[in-house]
Amino acid sequence: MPKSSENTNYRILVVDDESSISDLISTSLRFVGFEVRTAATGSEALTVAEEFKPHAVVLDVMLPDSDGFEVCRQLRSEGLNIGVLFLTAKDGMEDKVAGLTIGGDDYMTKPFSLEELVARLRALLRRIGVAEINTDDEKIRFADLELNEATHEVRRGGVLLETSPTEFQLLRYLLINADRVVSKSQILDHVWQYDFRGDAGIVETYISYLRKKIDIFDPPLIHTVRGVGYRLRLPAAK
Amino acid sequence: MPKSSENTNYRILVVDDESSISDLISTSLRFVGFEVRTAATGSEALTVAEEFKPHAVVLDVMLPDSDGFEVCRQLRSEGLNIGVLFLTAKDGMEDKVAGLTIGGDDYMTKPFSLEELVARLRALLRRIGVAEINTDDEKIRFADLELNEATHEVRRGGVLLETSPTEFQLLRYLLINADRVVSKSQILDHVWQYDFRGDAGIVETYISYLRKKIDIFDPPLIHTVRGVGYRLRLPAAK
DNA sequence: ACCTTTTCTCAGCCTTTTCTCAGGCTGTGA
DNA sequence: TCACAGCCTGAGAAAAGGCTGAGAAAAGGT
Repeated sequence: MPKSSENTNYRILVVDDESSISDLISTSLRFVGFEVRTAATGSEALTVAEEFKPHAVVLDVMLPDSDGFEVCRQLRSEGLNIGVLFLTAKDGMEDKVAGLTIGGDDYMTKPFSLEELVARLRALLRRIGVAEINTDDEKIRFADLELNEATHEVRRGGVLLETSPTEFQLLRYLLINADRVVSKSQILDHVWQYDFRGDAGIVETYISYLRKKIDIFDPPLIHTVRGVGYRLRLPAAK
Repeated sequence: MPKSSENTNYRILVVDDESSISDLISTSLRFVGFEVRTAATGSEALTVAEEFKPHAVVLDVMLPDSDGFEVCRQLRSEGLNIGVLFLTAKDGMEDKVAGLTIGGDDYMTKPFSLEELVARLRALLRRIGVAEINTDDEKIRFADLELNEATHEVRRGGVLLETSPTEFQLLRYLLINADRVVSKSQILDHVWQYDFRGDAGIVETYISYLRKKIDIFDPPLIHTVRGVGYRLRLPAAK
Protein backbone atom coordinates (compact mmCIF):
# COMPACT_ATOMS: atom_id res chain seq x y z
CA MET A 1 0.00 0.00 0.00
CA PRO A 2 1.49 3.31 -1.04
CA LYS A 3 1.93 5.96 1.55
CA SER A 4 -1.63 7.13 1.59
CA SER A 5 -1.34 9.51 4.46
CA GLU A 6 0.11 12.40 2.53
CA ASN A 7 -2.73 12.73 0.08
CA THR A 8 -5.51 12.05 2.50
CA ASN A 9 -8.11 14.72 2.84
CA TYR A 10 -7.65 16.01 -0.65
CA ARG A 11 -10.80 15.67 -2.64
CA ILE A 12 -10.55 15.18 -6.37
CA LEU A 13 -13.41 15.29 -8.82
CA VAL A 14 -12.89 13.27 -11.99
CA VAL A 15 -15.03 14.28 -14.95
CA ASP A 16 -15.02 12.08 -18.04
CA ASP A 17 -17.81 10.46 -20.00
CA GLU A 18 -15.84 7.35 -20.91
CA SER A 19 -16.34 5.17 -17.87
CA SER A 20 -13.27 3.10 -18.64
CA ILE A 21 -11.09 6.17 -18.37
CA SER A 22 -12.74 7.65 -15.35
CA ASP A 23 -12.61 4.28 -13.58
CA LEU A 24 -8.95 3.95 -14.35
CA ILE A 25 -8.19 7.39 -13.04
CA SER A 26 -10.33 7.25 -9.97
CA THR A 27 -8.98 3.86 -8.98
CA SER A 28 -5.44 5.17 -9.25
CA LEU A 29 -6.18 8.31 -7.32
CA ARG A 30 -7.96 6.44 -4.57
CA PHE A 31 -5.06 4.07 -4.42
CA VAL A 32 -2.62 6.86 -3.69
CA GLY A 33 -4.91 8.20 -1.04
CA PHE A 34 -7.13 10.84 -2.55
CA GLU A 35 -10.82 11.01 -1.93
CA VAL A 36 -12.50 10.75 -5.32
CA ARG A 37 -15.87 11.44 -6.88
CA THR A 38 -16.73 11.13 -10.52
CA ALA A 39 -19.08 12.83 -12.93
CA ALA A 40 -19.85 11.98 -16.54
CA THR A 41 -21.24 15.29 -17.75
CA GLY A 42 -20.62 18.97 -17.25
CA SER A 43 -23.82 19.62 -15.41
CA GLU A 44 -23.30 16.64 -13.18
CA ALA A 45 -19.82 17.94 -12.45
CA LEU A 46 -21.22 21.25 -11.27
CA THR A 47 -23.78 19.58 -9.08
CA VAL A 48 -21.28 17.24 -7.50
CA ALA A 49 -18.70 19.99 -7.05
CA GLU A 50 -21.13 22.17 -5.16
CA GLU A 51 -21.61 19.54 -2.53
CA PHE A 52 -18.25 17.74 -2.68
CA LYS A 53 -16.10 20.87 -2.73
CA PRO A 54 -13.10 19.29 -4.39
CA HIS A 55 -9.60 20.73 -4.11
CA ALA A 56 -8.92 19.87 -7.73
CA VAL A 57 -10.75 18.60 -10.78
CA VAL A 58 -9.51 16.24 -13.46
CA LEU A 59 -11.55 17.34 -16.41
CA ASP A 60 -11.94 15.99 -19.91
CA VAL A 61 -12.34 18.86 -22.34
CA MET A 62 -14.66 16.79 -24.49
CA LEU A 63 -17.91 16.27 -22.68
CA PRO A 64 -21.32 15.29 -24.01
CA ASP A 65 -23.22 18.33 -22.81
CA SER A 66 -20.75 21.19 -22.61
CA ASP A 67 -17.03 21.55 -23.01
CA GLY A 68 -14.54 21.41 -20.21
CA PHE A 69 -13.69 25.07 -20.39
CA GLU A 70 -17.23 26.11 -19.79
CA VAL A 71 -17.38 23.80 -16.78
CA CYS A 72 -14.13 25.27 -15.55
CA ARG A 73 -15.43 28.78 -15.95
CA GLN A 74 -18.53 28.01 -13.97
CA LEU A 75 -16.58 26.32 -11.21
CA ARG A 76 -14.31 29.32 -10.98
CA SER A 77 -17.13 31.81 -11.05
CA GLU A 78 -18.33 30.31 -7.81
CA GLY A 79 -15.17 31.73 -6.35
CA LEU A 80 -13.70 28.40 -5.36
CA ASN A 81 -9.94 28.14 -5.17
CA ILE A 82 -9.90 25.11 -7.35
CA GLY A 83 -7.21 23.57 -9.52
CA VAL A 84 -8.04 22.04 -12.86
CA LEU A 85 -6.12 19.37 -14.72
CA PHE A 86 -7.51 19.14 -18.23
CA LEU A 87 -7.44 16.01 -20.30
CA THR A 88 -7.43 16.38 -24.06
CA ALA A 89 -7.46 13.82 -26.79
CA LYS A 90 -4.63 14.33 -29.19
CA ASP A 91 -6.70 13.71 -32.25
CA GLY A 92 -4.70 15.36 -34.94
CA MET A 93 -3.47 18.62 -33.51
CA GLU A 94 -2.96 19.92 -30.07
CA ASP A 95 -6.30 21.59 -29.82
CA LYS A 96 -4.74 23.86 -27.33
CA VAL A 97 -6.83 26.52 -25.78
CA ALA A 98 -5.59 29.81 -24.52
CA GLY A 99 -4.72 30.04 -20.91
CA LEU A 100 -4.82 26.39 -20.10
CA THR A 101 -1.78 26.55 -17.94
CA ILE A 102 -2.42 29.90 -16.40
CA GLY A 103 -3.66 30.11 -12.88
CA GLY A 104 -1.68 27.07 -11.92
CA ASP A 105 -3.79 24.80 -14.07
CA ASP A 106 -2.30 22.14 -16.25
CA TYR A 107 -3.28 19.75 -18.96
CA MET A 108 -2.31 16.38 -20.34
CA THR A 109 -3.03 14.70 -23.62
CA LYS A 110 -4.51 11.24 -23.74
CA PRO A 111 -3.13 8.72 -23.46
CA PHE A 112 -1.00 9.49 -20.44
CA SER A 113 0.70 7.48 -17.75
CA LEU A 114 -1.01 7.27 -14.39
CA GLU A 115 2.19 8.09 -12.61
CA GLU A 116 2.44 11.33 -14.47
CA LEU A 117 -1.18 12.14 -13.76
CA VAL A 118 -0.57 11.77 -10.04
CA ALA A 119 2.65 13.77 -10.21
CA ARG A 120 0.97 16.59 -12.09
CA LEU A 121 -1.97 16.58 -9.75
CA ARG A 122 0.30 16.86 -6.74
CA ALA A 123 2.24 19.66 -8.36
CA LEU A 124 -1.01 21.42 -9.12
CA LEU A 125 -2.24 21.12 -5.54
CA ARG A 126 1.09 22.45 -4.35
CA ARG A 127 0.92 25.40 -6.73
CA ILE A 128 -2.54 26.52 -5.85
CA GLY A 129 -1.50 26.37 -2.25
CA VAL A 130 -3.90 23.72 -1.10
CA ALA A 131 -1.27 21.21 -0.17
CA GLU A 132 0.26 22.91 2.81
CA ILE A 133 1.54 19.74 4.36
CA ASN A 134 3.49 18.79 1.33
CA THR A 135 5.65 21.89 1.42
CA ASP A 136 8.87 20.14 0.57
CA ASP A 137 10.43 21.76 -2.41
CA GLU A 138 9.40 19.35 -5.11
CA LYS A 139 12.23 17.00 -4.34
CA ILE A 140 11.99 13.32 -3.64
CA ARG A 141 14.88 11.73 -1.79
CA PHE A 142 16.09 8.30 -0.90
CA ALA A 143 19.51 7.68 0.58
CA ASP A 144 21.89 9.89 -1.40
CA LEU A 145 19.57 9.86 -4.37
CA GLU A 146 17.59 13.00 -5.14
CA LEU A 147 14.99 13.69 -7.79
CA ASN A 148 13.87 17.26 -8.43
CA GLU A 149 10.57 17.69 -10.21
CA ALA A 150 10.96 21.39 -10.86
CA THR A 151 14.29 21.18 -12.59
CA HIS A 152 13.99 17.59 -13.76
CA GLU A 153 17.36 16.86 -12.26
CA VAL A 154 18.50 13.59 -10.75
CA ARG A 155 21.48 13.48 -8.45
CA ARG A 156 23.29 10.72 -6.68
CA GLY A 157 25.61 11.90 -3.97
CA GLY A 158 25.39 15.36 -5.45
CA VAL A 159 26.47 14.23 -8.90
CA LEU A 160 24.12 15.22 -11.68
CA LEU A 161 22.88 12.37 -13.85
CA GLU A 162 21.25 12.59 -17.25
CA THR A 163 17.98 10.73 -17.61
CA SER A 164 15.52 10.36 -20.46
CA PRO A 165 11.85 11.15 -19.77
CA THR A 166 10.89 7.52 -19.26
CA GLU A 167 13.88 6.83 -17.07
CA PHE A 168 12.94 9.85 -14.99
CA GLN A 169 9.39 8.65 -14.51
CA LEU A 170 10.44 5.13 -13.70
CA LEU A 171 12.86 6.39 -11.09
CA ARG A 172 10.18 8.63 -9.62
CA TYR A 173 7.86 5.68 -9.32
CA LEU A 174 10.52 3.64 -7.57
CA LEU A 175 11.29 6.55 -5.26
CA ILE A 176 7.68 7.11 -4.31
CA ASN A 177 7.49 3.46 -3.47
CA ALA A 178 10.90 3.33 -1.87
CA ASP A 179 11.51 0.24 0.22
CA ARG A 180 8.46 -1.49 -1.20
CA VAL A 181 8.48 -4.09 -3.90
CA VAL A 182 6.75 -3.03 -7.09
CA SER A 183 5.94 -5.57 -9.77
CA LYS A 184 6.75 -5.14 -13.42
CA SER A 185 3.09 -4.91 -14.29
CA GLN A 186 2.55 -2.27 -11.63
CA ILE A 187 5.39 -0.32 -13.13
CA LEU A 188 3.99 -0.78 -16.59
CA ASP A 189 0.56 0.41 -15.47
CA HIS A 190 1.89 3.47 -13.74
CA VAL A 191 4.83 4.63 -15.77
CA TRP A 192 3.82 3.73 -19.28
CA GLN A 193 0.87 5.22 -21.12
CA TYR A 194 -2.26 3.30 -20.32
CA ASP A 195 -2.67 2.11 -23.89
CA PHE A 196 0.77 0.57 -24.11
CA ARG A 197 0.35 -2.87 -25.64
CA GLY A 198 3.89 -4.13 -25.56
CA ASP A 199 5.68 -6.59 -23.39
CA ALA A 200 6.52 -6.15 -19.72
CA GLY A 201 10.06 -6.97 -20.74
CA ILE A 202 10.57 -3.33 -21.51
CA VAL A 203 10.65 -2.66 -17.81
CA GLU A 204 13.70 -4.87 -17.53
CA THR A 205 15.38 -2.87 -20.24
CA TYR A 206 14.70 0.40 -18.47
CA ILE A 207 15.77 -0.96 -15.12
CA SER A 208 18.98 -1.89 -16.83
CA TYR A 209 19.35 1.64 -18.21
CA LEU A 210 18.74 3.13 -14.79
CA ARG A 211 21.22 0.86 -13.11
CA LYS A 212 23.87 1.88 -15.55
CA LYS A 213 23.26 5.45 -14.57
CA ILE A 214 22.55 5.46 -10.88
CA ASP A 215 23.88 2.19 -9.60
CA ILE A 216 27.40 2.41 -10.88
CA PHE A 217 27.83 4.14 -7.54
CA ASP A 218 27.96 2.18 -4.29
CA PRO A 219 25.90 0.92 -2.73
CA PRO A 220 23.43 -0.29 -5.34
CA LEU A 221 19.90 0.83 -4.57
CA ILE A 222 17.80 -0.96 -7.17
CA HIS A 223 17.29 -4.56 -6.14
CA THR A 224 15.56 -7.32 -8.00
CA VAL A 225 13.14 -9.43 -6.04
CA ARG A 226 13.03 -12.49 -8.19
CA GLY A 227 9.58 -13.50 -9.34
CA VAL A 228 8.04 -10.43 -7.71
CA GLY A 229 9.50 -7.19 -8.94
CA TYR A 230 11.91 -4.46 -7.94
CA ARG A 231 12.65 -2.65 -4.77
CA LEU A 232 14.63 0.44 -3.88
CA ARG A 233 16.51 -0.16 -0.66
CA LEU A 234 19.68 0.40 1.28
CA PRO A 235 21.85 -2.63 2.02
CA ALA A 236 21.62 -1.84 5.74
CA ALA A 237 17.88 -2.40 5.61
CA LYS A 238 18.55 -5.93 4.58
CA MET B 1 6.79 29.84 -10.64
CA PRO B 2 5.52 33.33 -10.04
CA LYS B 3 5.95 34.37 -6.46
CA SER B 4 2.52 35.11 -5.18
CA SER B 5 3.35 36.91 -2.02
CA GLU B 6 4.67 40.10 -3.52
CA ASN B 7 1.41 41.21 -5.07
CA THR B 8 -0.75 40.36 -2.14
CA ASN B 9 -2.98 43.07 -0.83
CA TYR B 10 -3.32 44.82 -4.14
CA ARG B 11 -6.90 44.87 -5.24
CA ILE B 12 -7.65 44.83 -8.94
CA LEU B 13 -11.04 45.35 -10.52
CA VAL B 14 -11.50 43.72 -13.91
CA VAL B 15 -14.26 45.17 -16.08
CA ASP B 16 -15.22 43.38 -19.27
CA ASP B 17 -18.51 42.10 -20.58
CA GLU B 18 -17.07 39.03 -22.26
CA SER B 19 -16.93 36.51 -19.47
CA SER B 20 -14.29 34.42 -21.21
CA ILE B 21 -11.92 37.36 -21.24
CA SER B 22 -12.60 38.53 -17.76
CA ASP B 23 -12.23 34.99 -16.45
CA LEU B 24 -8.94 34.60 -18.23
CA ILE B 25 -7.63 37.83 -16.82
CA SER B 26 -8.89 37.37 -13.30
CA THR B 27 -7.54 33.84 -13.08
CA SER B 28 -4.12 35.04 -14.17
CA LEU B 29 -4.11 37.95 -11.78
CA ARG B 30 -5.28 35.86 -8.86
CA PHE B 31 -2.58 33.37 -9.59
CA VAL B 32 0.16 35.95 -9.39
CA GLY B 33 -1.24 37.11 -6.09
CA PHE B 34 -3.64 39.96 -6.68
CA GLU B 35 -7.04 40.15 -5.08
CA VAL B 36 -9.55 40.39 -7.90
CA ARG B 37 -13.16 41.36 -8.42
CA THR B 38 -14.96 41.52 -11.72
CA ALA B 39 -17.74 43.58 -13.23
CA ALA B 40 -19.50 43.21 -16.57
CA THR B 41 -20.92 46.69 -17.01
CA GLY B 42 -19.97 50.26 -16.29
CA SER B 43 -22.54 50.78 -13.59
CA GLU B 44 -21.64 47.52 -11.92
CA ALA B 45 -18.01 48.60 -12.00
CA LEU B 46 -18.83 51.79 -10.12
CA THR B 47 -20.85 49.93 -7.52
CA VAL B 48 -18.18 47.33 -6.92
CA ALA B 49 -15.39 49.91 -6.89
CA GLU B 50 -17.07 51.93 -4.19
CA GLU B 51 -17.04 49.02 -1.85
CA PHE B 52 -13.95 47.15 -3.07
CA LYS B 53 -11.67 50.19 -3.35
CA PRO B 54 -9.31 48.73 -5.93
CA HIS B 55 -5.78 50.00 -6.44
CA ALA B 56 -6.12 49.57 -10.17
CA VAL B 57 -8.75 48.77 -12.76
CA VAL B 58 -8.42 46.72 -15.91
CA LEU B 59 -11.08 48.27 -18.06
CA ASP B 60 -12.48 47.39 -21.45
CA VAL B 61 -13.29 50.58 -23.35
CA MET B 62 -16.23 48.89 -25.03
CA LEU B 63 -18.94 48.25 -22.52
CA PRO B 64 -22.64 47.57 -23.04
CA ASP B 65 -23.95 50.50 -21.06
CA SER B 66 -21.30 53.19 -21.20
CA ASP B 67 -17.79 53.48 -22.50
CA GLY B 68 -14.67 52.93 -20.49
CA PHE B 69 -13.66 56.57 -20.44
CA GLU B 70 -16.89 57.58 -18.79
CA VAL B 71 -16.40 54.91 -16.16
CA CYS B 72 -12.85 56.09 -15.65
CA ARG B 73 -13.98 59.68 -15.25
CA GLN B 74 -16.51 58.75 -12.63
CA LEU B 75 -14.05 56.64 -10.73
CA ARG B 76 -11.63 59.53 -10.70
CA SER B 77 -14.25 62.03 -9.64
CA GLU B 78 -14.60 60.12 -6.45
CA GLY B 79 -11.10 61.24 -5.70
CA LEU B 80 -9.57 57.79 -5.61
CA ASN B 81 -5.91 57.41 -6.45
CA ILE B 82 -6.62 54.72 -8.95
CA GLY B 83 -4.68 53.36 -11.92
CA VAL B 84 -6.43 52.34 -15.09
CA LEU B 85 -5.27 49.84 -17.68
CA PHE B 86 -7.54 50.15 -20.71
CA LEU B 87 -8.26 47.28 -23.03
CA THR B 88 -9.24 48.08 -26.59
CA ALA B 89 -10.15 46.02 -29.59
CA LYS B 90 -7.84 46.56 -32.47
CA ASP B 91 -10.05 48.80 -34.54
CA GLY B 92 -8.29 52.09 -34.89
CA MET B 93 -9.57 53.50 -31.66
CA GLU B 94 -6.13 53.06 -30.26
CA ASP B 95 -5.13 56.63 -30.94
CA LYS B 96 -8.12 57.96 -29.13
CA VAL B 97 -7.31 55.81 -26.16
CA ALA B 98 -3.71 56.86 -26.23
CA GLY B 99 -4.79 60.46 -25.92
CA LEU B 100 -6.98 59.71 -22.99
CA THR B 101 -4.50 57.84 -20.94
CA ILE B 102 -3.43 60.49 -18.57
CA GLY B 103 -1.04 60.23 -15.70
CA GLY B 104 0.19 56.76 -14.98
CA ASP B 105 -2.50 55.01 -16.97
CA ASP B 106 -1.81 52.59 -19.76
CA TYR B 107 -3.61 50.66 -22.45
CA MET B 108 -3.30 47.42 -24.37
CA THR B 109 -5.00 46.16 -27.48
CA LYS B 110 -6.73 42.82 -27.58
CA PRO B 111 -5.58 40.20 -27.95
CA PHE B 112 -2.61 40.46 -25.63
CA SER B 113 -0.35 38.02 -23.86
CA LEU B 114 -1.06 37.36 -20.23
CA GLU B 115 2.53 37.83 -19.29
CA GLU B 116 2.47 41.31 -20.71
CA LEU B 117 -0.76 42.17 -18.94
CA VAL B 118 0.77 41.29 -15.61
CA ALA B 119 3.95 43.18 -16.39
CA ARG B 120 2.07 46.31 -17.43
CA LEU B 121 -0.15 46.17 -14.40
CA ARG B 122 2.80 45.93 -12.08
CA ALA B 123 4.46 48.83 -13.83
CA LEU B 124 1.29 50.84 -13.50
CA LEU B 125 0.99 50.18 -9.79
CA ARG B 126 4.59 51.16 -9.37
CA ARG B 127 4.09 54.40 -11.29
CA ILE B 128 1.06 55.59 -9.41
CA GLY B 129 2.98 54.92 -6.26
CA VAL B 130 0.70 52.34 -4.78
CA ALA B 131 3.21 49.57 -4.88
CA GLU B 132 5.67 50.83 -2.33
CA ILE B 133 6.94 47.48 -1.30
CA ASN B 134 7.83 46.42 -4.76
CA THR B 135 10.25 49.25 -5.32
CA ASP B 136 12.95 47.07 -6.74
CA ASP B 137 14.32 48.61 -9.85
CA GLU B 138 12.30 46.86 -12.52
CA LYS B 139 15.21 44.67 -13.44
CA ILE B 140 15.27 40.93 -13.59
CA ARG B 141 18.65 39.28 -13.39
CA PHE B 142 20.10 35.86 -13.84
CA ALA B 143 23.82 35.29 -13.95
CA ASP B 144 25.26 38.08 -16.10
CA LEU B 145 21.97 38.48 -17.90
CA GLU B 146 19.86 41.52 -17.13
CA LEU B 147 16.43 42.47 -18.36
CA ASN B 148 15.09 45.94 -17.69
CA GLU B 149 11.32 46.27 -17.85
CA ALA B 150 11.31 50.01 -17.76
CA THR B 151 13.67 50.56 -20.64
CA HIS B 152 13.03 47.27 -22.44
CA GLU B 153 16.75 46.68 -22.56
CA VAL B 154 18.51 43.36 -22.37
CA ARG B 155 22.15 43.06 -21.43
CA ARG B 156 24.50 40.17 -21.15
CA GLY B 157 27.68 40.95 -19.29
CA GLY B 158 26.92 44.62 -19.76
CA VAL B 159 26.59 44.34 -23.52
CA LEU B 160 23.34 45.69 -24.90
CA LEU B 161 21.41 43.25 -27.05
CA GLU B 162 18.61 44.01 -29.48
CA THR B 163 15.47 41.93 -29.03
CA SER B 164 12.14 41.93 -30.76
CA PRO B 165 9.01 42.24 -28.59
CA THR B 166 8.31 38.52 -28.60
CA GLU B 167 11.91 37.65 -27.88
CA PHE B 168 11.83 40.05 -24.95
CA GLN B 169 8.71 38.52 -23.49
CA LEU B 170 9.97 35.00 -23.95
CA LEU B 171 13.18 35.89 -22.20
CA ARG B 172 11.27 37.54 -19.38
CA TYR B 173 9.19 34.43 -18.89
CA LEU B 174 12.29 32.28 -18.79
CA LEU B 175 13.89 34.66 -16.32
CA ILE B 176 10.89 34.72 -14.02
CA ASN B 177 11.05 30.95 -14.00
CA ALA B 178 14.81 30.76 -13.85
CA ASP B 179 16.13 27.33 -12.96
CA ARG B 180 12.77 25.68 -13.44
CA VAL B 181 11.73 23.71 -16.47
CA VAL B 182 8.92 25.36 -18.42
CA SER B 183 7.12 23.44 -21.13
CA LYS B 184 6.49 24.72 -24.60
CA SER B 185 2.76 24.91 -23.95
CA GLN B 186 3.29 26.87 -20.77
CA ILE B 187 5.40 29.30 -22.72
CA LEU B 188 2.77 29.53 -25.41
CA ASP B 189 0.05 30.24 -22.89
CA HIS B 190 1.96 32.97 -21.14
CA VAL B 191 3.99 34.66 -23.81
CA TRP B 192 1.82 34.46 -26.89
CA GLN B 193 -1.45 36.26 -27.36
CA TYR B 194 -4.31 34.33 -25.84
CA ASP B 195 -5.95 33.65 -29.19
CA PHE B 196 -2.89 32.17 -30.84
CA ARG B 197 -3.97 29.04 -32.67
CA GLY B 198 -0.71 27.91 -34.17
CA ASP B 199 1.70 25.19 -33.37
CA ALA B 200 3.93 24.99 -30.30
CA GLY B 201 6.80 24.66 -32.74
CA ILE B 202 7.02 28.40 -32.89
CA VAL B 203 8.52 28.34 -29.45
CA GLU B 204 11.44 26.36 -30.84
CA THR B 205 11.98 29.00 -33.46
CA TYR B 206 12.07 31.78 -30.90
CA ILE B 207 14.32 29.84 -28.58
CA SER B 208 16.62 29.53 -31.54
CA TYR B 209 16.48 33.29 -32.13
CA LEU B 210 17.19 34.01 -28.48
CA ARG B 211 20.11 31.64 -28.41
CA LYS B 212 21.65 33.35 -31.36
CA LYS B 213 21.48 36.60 -29.45
CA ILE B 214 22.22 35.79 -25.85
CA ASP B 215 23.90 32.43 -25.94
CA ILE B 216 26.70 33.20 -28.34
CA PHE B 217 28.36 34.28 -25.11
CA ASP B 218 29.69 31.74 -22.68
CA PRO B 219 28.37 29.99 -20.81
CA PRO B 220 25.09 29.10 -22.51
CA LEU B 221 22.11 29.72 -20.25
CA ILE B 222 19.18 28.33 -22.20
CA HIS B 223 19.05 24.58 -21.91
CA THR B 224 16.71 22.12 -23.56
CA VAL B 225 15.21 19.41 -21.41
CA ARG B 226 14.23 16.95 -24.07
CA GLY B 227 10.61 15.87 -23.96
CA VAL B 228 9.86 18.36 -21.21
CA GLY B 229 10.73 21.93 -22.05
CA TYR B 230 13.37 24.59 -21.52
CA ARG B 231 15.28 25.77 -18.54
CA LEU B 232 17.51 28.72 -17.74
CA ARG B 233 20.48 27.59 -15.72
CA LEU B 234 24.13 28.05 -15.03
CA PRO B 235 26.55 25.27 -15.89
CA ALA B 236 27.86 25.52 -12.33
CA ALA B 237 24.68 23.78 -11.22
CA LYS B 238 25.78 20.79 -13.19
C1' DA C 1 3.16 53.66 -50.92
C1' DC C 2 7.57 51.74 -49.93
C1' DC C 3 10.85 49.56 -47.26
C1' DT C 4 12.15 47.22 -42.91
C1' DT C 5 11.31 44.46 -39.14
C1' DT C 6 8.96 40.88 -37.06
C1' DT C 7 6.06 36.95 -36.89
C1' DC C 8 4.96 32.51 -38.25
C1' DT C 9 5.11 28.11 -41.08
C1' DC C 10 7.48 24.45 -43.01
C1' DA C 11 10.66 20.89 -44.30
C1' DG C 12 15.12 18.68 -44.03
C1' DC C 13 18.41 17.10 -41.04
C1' DC C 14 20.27 15.33 -36.97
C1' DT C 15 20.12 13.42 -32.18
C1' DT C 16 17.97 11.06 -28.57
C1' DT C 17 14.76 7.90 -27.04
C1' DT C 18 11.79 4.08 -27.30
C1' DC C 19 10.98 -0.53 -28.05
C1' DT C 20 11.93 -5.36 -29.68
C1' DC C 21 14.59 -9.28 -29.72
C1' DA C 22 17.84 -12.85 -28.89
C1' DG C 23 21.56 -14.92 -26.55
C1' DG C 24 23.67 -15.44 -22.13
C1' DC C 25 23.49 -15.50 -17.14
C1' DT C 26 21.55 -16.69 -12.43
C1' DG C 27 18.87 -18.21 -8.60
C1' DT C 28 15.76 -21.83 -7.05
C1' DG C 29 13.39 -26.07 -6.51
C1' DA C 30 13.48 -30.89 -7.41
C1' DT D 1 23.67 -30.56 -9.39
C1' DC D 2 20.63 -29.86 -13.18
C1' DA D 3 17.16 -27.71 -15.60
C1' DC D 4 14.31 -24.12 -16.30
C1' DA D 5 12.01 -19.92 -15.57
C1' DG D 6 13.19 -15.42 -14.69
C1' DC D 7 16.27 -11.77 -15.46
C1' DC D 8 20.00 -9.00 -17.75
C1' DT D 9 21.89 -6.61 -21.48
C1' DG D 10 23.80 -5.45 -26.11
C1' DA D 11 22.47 -4.44 -30.73
C1' DG D 12 19.80 -2.16 -33.75
C1' DA D 13 15.43 -0.58 -36.14
C1' DA D 14 11.84 2.70 -35.78
C1' DA D 15 9.89 6.72 -33.94
C1' DA D 16 9.89 11.00 -31.69
C1' DG D 17 11.68 15.38 -30.55
C1' DG D 18 14.26 19.31 -31.53
C1' DC D 19 17.16 22.73 -34.39
C1' DT D 20 17.56 25.84 -38.00
C1' DG D 21 17.45 28.05 -42.64
C1' DA D 22 14.42 29.83 -46.04
C1' DG D 23 10.77 32.31 -47.18
C1' DA D 24 5.80 33.98 -47.09
C1' DA D 25 2.78 36.97 -44.63
C1' DA D 26 1.82 40.58 -41.49
C1' DA D 27 2.93 44.63 -38.95
C1' DG D 28 5.22 48.92 -38.32
C1' DG D 29 7.62 53.14 -39.59
C1' DT D 30 8.63 57.03 -42.66
